[in-house]
Amino acid sequence: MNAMTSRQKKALETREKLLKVSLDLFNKHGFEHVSVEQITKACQVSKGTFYTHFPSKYDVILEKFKELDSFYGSVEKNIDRTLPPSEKILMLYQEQMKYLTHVVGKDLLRTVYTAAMTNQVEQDHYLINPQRLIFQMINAYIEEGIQLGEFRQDLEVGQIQTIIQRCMRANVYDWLIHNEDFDLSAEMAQFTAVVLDGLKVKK
Amino acid sequence: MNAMTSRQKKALETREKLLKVSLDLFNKHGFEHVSVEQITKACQVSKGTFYTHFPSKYDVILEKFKELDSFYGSVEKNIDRTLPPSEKILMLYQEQMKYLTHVVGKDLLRTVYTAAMTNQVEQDHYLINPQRLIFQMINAYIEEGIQLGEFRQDLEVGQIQTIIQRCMRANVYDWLIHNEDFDLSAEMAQFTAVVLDGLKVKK
DNA sequence: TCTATTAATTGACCGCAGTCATTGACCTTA
DNA sequence: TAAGGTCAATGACTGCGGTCAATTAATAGA
Repeated sequence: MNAMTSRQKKALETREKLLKVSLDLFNKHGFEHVSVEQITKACQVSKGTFYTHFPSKYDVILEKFKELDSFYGSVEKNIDRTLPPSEKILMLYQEQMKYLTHVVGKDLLRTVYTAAMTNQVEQDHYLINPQRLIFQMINAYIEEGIQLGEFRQDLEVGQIQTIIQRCMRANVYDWLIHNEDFDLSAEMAQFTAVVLDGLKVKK
Repeated sequence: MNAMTSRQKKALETREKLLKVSLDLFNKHGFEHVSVEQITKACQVSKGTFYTHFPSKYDVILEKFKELDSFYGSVEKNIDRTLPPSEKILMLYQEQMKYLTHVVGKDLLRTVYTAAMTNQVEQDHYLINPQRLIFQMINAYIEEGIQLGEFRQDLEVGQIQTIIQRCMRANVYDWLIHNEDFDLSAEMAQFTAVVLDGLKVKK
């Protein structure tokens, strides 16, 4: 079943070493300033080996970025169930922005946002893959919001979700193109508050 | 005054030829599939010459993109002055999106949005340069909207402007990362309507 | 145990963006 | 008009991401 031949074990070790060393070097010197040869030299393997384990230099990043989704699960538990859905969404984004700022970092996120535009072969990018946990969570909050009469009923759940997620990306993108003085969490809070306001039922 | 030595004239001719041929080739084969050597061969100059006239392959695109600003001026004249400011903003964006979709195109715009993230040397990217005409225009509409009591007064003009422009970029970015079935004008209209709603005074 | 198959690994190689020391035509000025 | 300076133009060169035919070693089957 889970039996692994020694060959597979070796291969997995190589892969994991490449992954770890890559991310370390990216963190230390920045994605653009680390070459694949540097990585493979540090791992004492050949350049070609890197490409048997990863389709491209960028895909190493994506692996890290995908961890974000397991992070969402842990956030959800800490959100007070009695809050109005719009507040829950705000809180979820607050945590996400902290994670992006402090764990993922501008440099790596930039490569993800760049690749989303560039690597358009066949399918859409992971960034907008509806399978992602974050999409399910936001969806649930929106449905709750509609049922409780907090959100407008003239828009589909899917439409509202698209708007909210697009706002999130908007703030991240603007964070990435501004050089300094841009507090992602703060900007996100203000921005999202306004948009959620536009989505709420008029009092 | 405007006198040009024959040398300068020659240089300008070279530059203009490079510009035109570049854009033609980009249009025909896509930015990524055109090499600088192809361009310079078609112009019968050396590779180095390209780089005396443009800092990078990408900067050719930026030149084209900047024409967008002169386009705004012509749009403004066609907007009914008696419309509420929020409608004016909507109309301005409608025209802009048409221009981006049909004149600039996805491929070239993608390079602009990519470069905005990558080429962060010294200063912020042209995309968010407050000198741009579009910023002045939006600002004027917002001020008008505040004075007429259409927009909230608890936010600064600058804050509102940031939000609105960020929404615009959000839609463009999402257009760029979606493969198909994305009508930029339509998406922008729906999205902006919701956000403007959040910016309006509660009735 | 010997052989055929499979799969990880290798590194020379390609194409391309961008660099830079050198050249020489043109321009200035004395 | 001759000397010195300027600057557009050149193309060989560098560095990097990515490819691929060949190599090597583990594994499955006889």
